[in-house]
Amino acid sequence: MTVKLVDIAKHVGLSVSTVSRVVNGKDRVSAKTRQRVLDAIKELNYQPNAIARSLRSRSSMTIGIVVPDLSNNFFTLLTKGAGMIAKQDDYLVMLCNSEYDEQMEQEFVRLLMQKQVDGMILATVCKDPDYFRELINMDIPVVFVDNLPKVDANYDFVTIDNSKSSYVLTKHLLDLGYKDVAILTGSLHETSAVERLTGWKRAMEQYGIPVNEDFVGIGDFRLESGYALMNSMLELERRPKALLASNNFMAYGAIKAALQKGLRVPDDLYVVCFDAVDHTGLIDIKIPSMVQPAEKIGEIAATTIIKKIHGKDYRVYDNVILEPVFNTAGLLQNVPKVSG
Amino acid sequence: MTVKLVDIAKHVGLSVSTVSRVVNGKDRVSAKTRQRVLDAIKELNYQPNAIARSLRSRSSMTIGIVVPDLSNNFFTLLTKGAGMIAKQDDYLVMLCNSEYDEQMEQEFVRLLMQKQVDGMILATVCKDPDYFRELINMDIPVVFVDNLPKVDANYDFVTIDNSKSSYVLTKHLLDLGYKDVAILTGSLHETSAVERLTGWKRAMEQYGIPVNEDFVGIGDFRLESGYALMNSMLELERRPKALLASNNFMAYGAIKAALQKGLRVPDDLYVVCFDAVDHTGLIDIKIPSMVQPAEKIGEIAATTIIKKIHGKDYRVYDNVILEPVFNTAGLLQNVPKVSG
DNA sequence: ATGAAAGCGCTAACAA
DNA sequence: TTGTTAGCGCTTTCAT
Repeated sequence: MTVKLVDIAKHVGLSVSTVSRVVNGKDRVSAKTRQRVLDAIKELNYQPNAIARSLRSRSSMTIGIVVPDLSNNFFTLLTKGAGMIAKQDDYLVMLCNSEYDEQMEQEFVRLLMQKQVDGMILATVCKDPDYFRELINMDIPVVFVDNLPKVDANYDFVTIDNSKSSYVLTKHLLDLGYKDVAILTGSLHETSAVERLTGWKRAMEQYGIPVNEDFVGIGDFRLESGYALMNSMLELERRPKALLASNNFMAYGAIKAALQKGLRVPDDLYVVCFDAVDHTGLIDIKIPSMVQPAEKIGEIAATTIIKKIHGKDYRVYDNVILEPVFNTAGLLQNVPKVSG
Repeated sequence: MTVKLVDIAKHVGLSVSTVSRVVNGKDRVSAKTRQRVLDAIKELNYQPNAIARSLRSRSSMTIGIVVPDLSNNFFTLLTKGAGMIAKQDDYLVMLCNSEYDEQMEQEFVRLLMQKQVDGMILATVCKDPDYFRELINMDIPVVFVDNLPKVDANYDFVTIDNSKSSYVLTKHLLDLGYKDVAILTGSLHETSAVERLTGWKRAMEQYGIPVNEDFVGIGDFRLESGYALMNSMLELERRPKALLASNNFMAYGAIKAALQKGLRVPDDLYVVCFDAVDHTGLIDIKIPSMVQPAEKIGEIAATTIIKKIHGKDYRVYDNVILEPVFNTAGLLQNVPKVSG
C-alpha cells in the first residue's frame, strides 16, 4: 500500500489537516511541528496523490496540447516550448496527435476535458463553427495556434500574420522579376492555408499579374501533396518559374518533383516557403523561407494559459501576433556555435 | 456548474449507481432504463469526470513518456507510435522532455508518479543504479527504451541490439578497406553510447586493427558535440578516413566540420551512423545508417504497458529487441509513393 | 434490476 | 496552532 496523508499523520501523532498544511506550505504551522512532519514525509517517502488533490481542488495541473502532425518540426518545437513553460509552474502536458483528422481532434478534446485539463493549446484542423464556439465557451482557457477558428467571436491565439508573411514572400519573388509564380497550399479549411493564399493573391494583384488558376494548388500540407501538385503543374504548357509553398513539406515535395524532371532549383524553379529549417545543416538547396518562432509560440501559448488559470480574466482575449524571420539566405543553418 | 452523475440521476428519477452502471456499460440494466439514462446524458451533455473516476478506480488512464530530446526525430516518432497505441485503448499520454538533464528526468518521473500514471515509457539519461532499482520496483509498469539501466535486475525494455548494429556498421567500413576508422559516441553513462562503442571495438579487434584512442570521441549526442570532436580529429597528424557516428546529429556535426575543412564526404571521410532519416528528401550526401524502427519501438512499448496494466503479470519481463534497417543506399529517402 | 452508502486521498471551512 | 469533518464525483459492494 502506498503511504498517504493519514499514514504520516499517525506516524507523528497529528491530524491529517496539519500534515496537509505542511505539505502545501501555505498555512501556518509551528516550526517544530513542521520539522517533525517533514522528517516523517522523508522517512516514509510520501508522495502526494495528485489525483485526489485535483478532485478536491478542482485543478489538475495539466494542460492539453493537440497538434495535427508530430512529425512536423514546427509542432514539435511548439510542444517543446509549451512544455518548458508548463514545467516551470509544475504543470504537465498531455500531448495529442490528431493526424490532421477532424474527428480525432474532437475526440482528443473531449478526452482532455474529461481529464479536467486546466487549459488547452489547440492547433485545430476543424472547420465547424459550432465546435469552435463550444471550445471558446468552455470554462478553461483555450489558446489557438497555427490555425484560427473562423467564427464571429473573440478568443485567445498566438500566431504570425500569415497573410502578410505570404505577401512578403510573394513580393520577394515578384521583385526578382518572376511573373509565373505558383502557390501550393493546404486545405482551405485551415486558416493558415487560406491566409497564405490570400497574401499571395494580394501581391500578385498589386503587381498587376492576373491570377492563373492553374498555378494555384490546393493540397494538404504533406510532402506527397506538394509532390503531386507540382508534378501536374510541370506538365502545363506554361509552367511556373517560381513557387510559394505554404509549408516546408509541400516545398520539399515540389522540389523533389522538379528535380526528378531534370529541373534545377532555384535556377529553373525558384522556391520559397514557410518553416524550412534544416536541422542537419546538410541541405544545399537554397529555400528562402518565413520561419515561424515555433518554440516561442508554444511558450507564449502556455504562458497565456497559466496566466488565465490564475488571473481568471476570462473574456479578455490575448491575440498575440509574432514576427516570423524571413530567412533569405536559404535554409536556416543549424550551424554550431562551438569555437574550434 | 458542470453536470454530474447525480444531475442525470435526478433528471430521470433514478439513483446515481444506476446511472453509473449505464455510463460504464458493464453492469446489468434494463433496456428501458438504459435508454432513458442515455437520453438524459445526451440532453444534458454529461461528460464523466475522469479525475473522480480515477481516484475511485485507481486508474488514471494515462501513461507517461520521458524523452531527452523532442527535437530528435527518433524520439518524436517514438512518442507518436506510443500515442497511437495509447489512444486505441483510451489512454492519454503525458509527455516530458528531460533535455538530457538527469535531475529533470527524475523530477518528471516523480511528477508522473504523483499524477498516478498507469505506466511509463522511459528513455533515461540517468546512471544511478538506486534510481533504476526504485523505478523497476514501482508498482506500475515501466518500459525502458533507447537507453537501458545497468543494474543486476530484470525489467521491460524495447530496443535494438546496439552493439551488434554498431558492429555491422563498422564491419561495413572495414570491408570497404578502411583502416583509420573513428567513432563518435555519446556520454558513456548511456548504454546506447557504450554499446555502440563496444560493437565498434569488437569489429576493429576482429579485423586486427589496434584501437587508436585518438579516434574515439566521447561527446553528448548533439550536433555541436560531433562538430567539435571531428574538428579535433581532423587536426591529428593521421586523421580518420572513415567514421562511425553513434547518432544522426553527431554525424551531421562531424560532416559539417569535414566540409568546412574542404574535405569531401564520403570521398575523403566516409561516414556511417544511426538514424539518418531525411524527411526532406533533399540531402545529397550519402550516409549509410542503421535506422531504428522508432515508431514501432513506441508502439511496442505502449502495448507492453497496456498489456501489463491489464494482465498484471508483473515480474515477467518483456525484452524486445527489434531489428534496425541498415540503409546502405544513403539517406532513407522519404520518396512519395504518389502516382503521377 | 435498482438503490443506499461507503470511501478513494485530499483540501479547507469551521471549531477548539 | 491544531483538529474535526464535510465533501470533490465517482465506483462498487451489499441490500432490497
